[in-house]
Amino acid sequence: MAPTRNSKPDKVAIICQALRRAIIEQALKPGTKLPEDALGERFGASRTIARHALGQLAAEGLVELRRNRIAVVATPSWQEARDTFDIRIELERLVVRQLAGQLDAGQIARLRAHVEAEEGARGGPDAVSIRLATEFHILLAEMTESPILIRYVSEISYRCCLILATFSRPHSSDCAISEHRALIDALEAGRVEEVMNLMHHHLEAVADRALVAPAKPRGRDIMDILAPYAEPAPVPPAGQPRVRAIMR
Amino acid sequence: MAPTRNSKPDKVAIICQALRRAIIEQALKPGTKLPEDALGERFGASRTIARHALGQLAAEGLVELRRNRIAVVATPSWQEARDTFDIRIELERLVVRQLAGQLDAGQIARLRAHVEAEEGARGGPDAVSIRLATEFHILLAEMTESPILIRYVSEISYRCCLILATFSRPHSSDCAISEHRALIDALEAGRVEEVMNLMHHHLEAVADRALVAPAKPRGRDIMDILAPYAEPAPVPPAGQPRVRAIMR
DNA sequence: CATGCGTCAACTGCATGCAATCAGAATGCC
DNA sequence: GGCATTCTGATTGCATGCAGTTGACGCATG
Repeated sequence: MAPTRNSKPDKVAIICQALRRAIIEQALKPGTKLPEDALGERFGASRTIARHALGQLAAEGLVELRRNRIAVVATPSWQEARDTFDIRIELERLVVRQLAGQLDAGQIARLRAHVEAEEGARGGPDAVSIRLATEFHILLAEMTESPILIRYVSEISYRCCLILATFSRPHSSDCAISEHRALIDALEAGRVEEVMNLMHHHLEAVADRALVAPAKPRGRDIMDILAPYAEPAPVPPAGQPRVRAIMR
Repeated sequence: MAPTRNSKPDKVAIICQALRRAIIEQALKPGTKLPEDALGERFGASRTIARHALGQLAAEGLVELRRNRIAVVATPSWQEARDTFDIRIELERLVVRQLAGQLDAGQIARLRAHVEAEEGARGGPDAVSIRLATEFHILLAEMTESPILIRYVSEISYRCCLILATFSRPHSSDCAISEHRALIDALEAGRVEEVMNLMHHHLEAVADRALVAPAKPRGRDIMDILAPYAEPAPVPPAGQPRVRAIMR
C-alpha cells in the first residue's frame, strides 16, 4: 500500500492523492505555490510526472494552472463557493435518494462506525474533523456503486473543503455529527423524502456556517475587495449585494 | 476560439478539444484505440503532450486509461449511462433555475439563433445534429457564468454524446429542436417551475430515446452481453432487468 | 524616497531517449 | 488439428535536456 501496491499504482496517482489529502487537511492553503520541480523532488519523481499530476488536480478544480506560471492551490471566489454548494446539494440528494432503504446492515454499521470516528476526533485538530466529515459523504457516495456519482461527489466534496479553508472561521463540527447520525437513521428507515430533505438542510447548514457574508471575511486578495468599487456602474456597495443577478 | 487564441493556447488543450469534438461527432467511436505516438504525430506534438491530453480526457471520463495498455475511447455501461442522465437532469435543472427570467434580449437571441442552426442541420449528418444539440445545452450553462456549473454540464454533456454513440440507434432530433424552443420561451417568460420541468422532461426524453433497452443493442463487447447470464441468481433475462438494487 | 528599467535566476513548455511491459505472431508439442 | 510457449515488435512509464517566458532583485534616476 505504501510505495507499491500490487505492481505499480502509478506515480501520478500517488502524487495526486497526497496533494488531495494535503489540501483537504489544509496543510496546503489556497494560493500556495506548487512548483513542478519541488513536487517531483519531494515525491521522488521527475518534473514530468509532477506536471501530469498537477494537470489532473487542475481538472478536478483543486489547483489553478496559469500558463508559464507556477501552479497554485485554487482559491475559489465567494460566488463559486455558493454555486459549488448548490451543485453539491443536488448531487448528494441524488445519493441519498438512491440509498434510502437500500443499505444492508453491514453498510449501516460502517456508516455508524465512521460517525463514531468523527465523534472521537472532536477534541483533535480541525483538519481531521473536516477530513472525516468529508469522507463520510464520500463513503455514502461509494455505496451507490455509481462510478460517475462517486467521482462527482468526491470531487465536489474536496472542493468544498477548499472552500471551508478559504472562508470558514474556526469551524464547529458538533452539529455536523448529529446531522450525520440523523441521515443514517433516515436512510435505514428508508424514508426517501425525509432523507433528501435532511441532506439538503445539512449541506445548506454547512454552507451557511462557511459562507455567512458574501464579502471575504479576511483581506486575502485586495483585488477582490476592490472589485465592486471598480464597477463602471456607480452603485454604492451597501447591503446584501445580490450576487448573481448583475454582479456576475 | 480558433486554433490560436492570443499567442499560445497550449498544445495539450488543442489536442483535448480536437479529441472531444471527434468523440462527440462520433468520428471516434467507443472502444477506439488512441495510441500516444499516433496522436502526437497527428497533432505535431510529442508523445508527452499527447499523453497529458489523454490524462485530461480520462479525468473527464471520455477515455479509459489502463496501465501499460493503449488508451481507448470510453464505453459507458448501460447503468452508467442511466446514472449519467440522472445527474445531468439535476445539473441542468439548476442551470435553468438560475437563468429563468434573467436573460437579456441578446442572450435570448443567441439561443434562438442556435436553434435555427439546429433546424438548418436537420438534413445533414447525425453527427452535426448531435453536436449542435449538445452545444445548445452548453451554451445555456455558459450563460450562468458559473465556472463550476459550466464545467460539469459540459463534461456530462460530452459523456452523454458518448452514451448516444454507444446505445442510440439512428437518432431523430426533430423533437429535441421543438423542446429547445419551448425551453427558450419558458426561460424568457421567467417561469421557473415550468422551465425546470421542461428541462427535466426534455432530458428524460433524450435518455429514453437512447436507452430504450438495458441490453446493448449491438454486440460491441461480448462480455457485457453475457453479463446478465453469468449472474448467480437464475433470473431469466426478460423484461426490465433492474440493474441496480432497485434501479435509481 | 518613490519610481522606472535592465539583468538574471527560476520556472515552465516541450521533445527526446531508454528501460519495462504487453499483444500478437510464429513456433513447438501433444 | 488443437493448445501451450516463446519470441519480437509495438507501446507505455518515466527521466532528462534544452529553449522560451516570467517574476524579482538591484540599480539608476527624478
